[in-house]
Amino acid sequence: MVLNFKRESQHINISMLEEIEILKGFLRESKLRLTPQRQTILEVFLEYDGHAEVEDLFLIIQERDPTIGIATVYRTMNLLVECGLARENVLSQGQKSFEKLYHQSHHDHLICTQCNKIVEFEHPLIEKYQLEVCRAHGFTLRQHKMEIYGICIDCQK
Amino acid sequence: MVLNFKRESQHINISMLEEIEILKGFLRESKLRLTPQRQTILEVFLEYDGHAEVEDLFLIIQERDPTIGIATVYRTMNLLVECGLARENVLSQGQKSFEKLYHQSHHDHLICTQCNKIVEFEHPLIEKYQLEVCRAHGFTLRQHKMEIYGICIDCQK
DNA sequence: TAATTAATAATAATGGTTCTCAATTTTAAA
DNA sequence: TTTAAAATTGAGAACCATTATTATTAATTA
Repeated sequence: MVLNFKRESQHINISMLEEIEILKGFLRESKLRLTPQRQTILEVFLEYDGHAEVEDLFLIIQERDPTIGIATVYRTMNLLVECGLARENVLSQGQKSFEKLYHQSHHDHLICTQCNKIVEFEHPLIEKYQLEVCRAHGFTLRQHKMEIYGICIDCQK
Repeated sequence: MVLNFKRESQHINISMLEEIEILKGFLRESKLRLTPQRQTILEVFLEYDGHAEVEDLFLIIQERDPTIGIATVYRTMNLLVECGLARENVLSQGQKSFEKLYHQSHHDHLICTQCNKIVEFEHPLIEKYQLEVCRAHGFTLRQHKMEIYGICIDCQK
C-alpha cells in the first residue's frame, strides 16, 4: 500500500497512516470526501485508549477544533463503522461505545458489574467452537460478541 | 415449594405457578406488593414466545386489561429482571428486549444480520472455557452473553 | 467561470425510557 | 373499626442519546 500522505496534522503518527488510507479508500468508493473534520475525528478515535463514547471523543475533539459539531462526530463514527475501522457496542444505558477494529487483535470482554471495568481476553478454543456452531446451523459467520459479566478481583476485596 | 395460589386468572397455567411464587417472594422481601397489574404483565411475558419488546407485550396486555399503562409495564419488567425471571438485552437500535430466564435452558444466540432471525444454541465446551477465562483473570462469573452474527441459511439462497 | 455535489454547524425532531404527581389502593397501627 | 402511612397506579411531562433538517459553505467538475 502506498502511503503518500501530507503530514499536515501534528497528531498523525506512522501507525495511523494505514487507517487513514482505509477511510480514504472507502470514501472514494462512496464518492465522499475526506474532510479535515473527518480526519480529526478519526485521529482522536485512534488515539483514544479503550471503549470510547461519542461524548468522550467530542470533548477531546473540541479542544483540537472547537468548530466541529457533535452531529459530525456521530456521522463520522458511523462512517468508521461502515468502513470496518470501528465497532459499535450498545451499552445498557442506551448509548453506544466504539472500539477500534483494524490492527487490533480480536478479543472478547470480561465486564465487572460493580466497577464497570472491561478486561479484554482471547481464547482460541472458544473461537473454534463458535465456528462449529455456525456450521451446524448453516450460518455464515460474520462477527461475534462475547461478554462475560462478573465481579473483578479488586471488587471482591 | 408450596404453591397454594388462588387461580383467579384464566391465563395462569401450572407451569407459571413457580414463577409467580418467585416474584411474590421477591416482592415480599422488598416490601412490595403483587398487584393484579404486575401479575397480568408477568403472565403475558411468560406466555410470550421468544424475545419480547415492551411494545409487543403492551399490545397483548392492553387486550387483557386496557387500563394498564405502559409505564407500569416498564416498571414491572424491571422488577422481573431484578428478581431473576427475565433478562434484558439491548438491541442495536437502542431499545431493550426481554427474554425469560427461569426454567429456560441456558443458551446463546446466533443472529442473522439480514433478517434479524435469532437462533438459540448451547455448547458445553464454550461454557467450560468461559469458566477457565474467569478463573485466569480472578473474576467471579455471574452471567454471560454470546452473540454470533452471520447470514442464516435462508438468507444465503 | 458557473453549475453541481457534498459537507458542515446549528438546531429541531425523534422515540424509547424514566420521572413526576395527584389519585387510589393496600397495609399496619391505634 | 378508624386512621395514618406506605406503595402503586395511569397519564403525561421530561429526559437524553441519536438522527434528521436546513441554510450555508466548501470542494469538485464541466
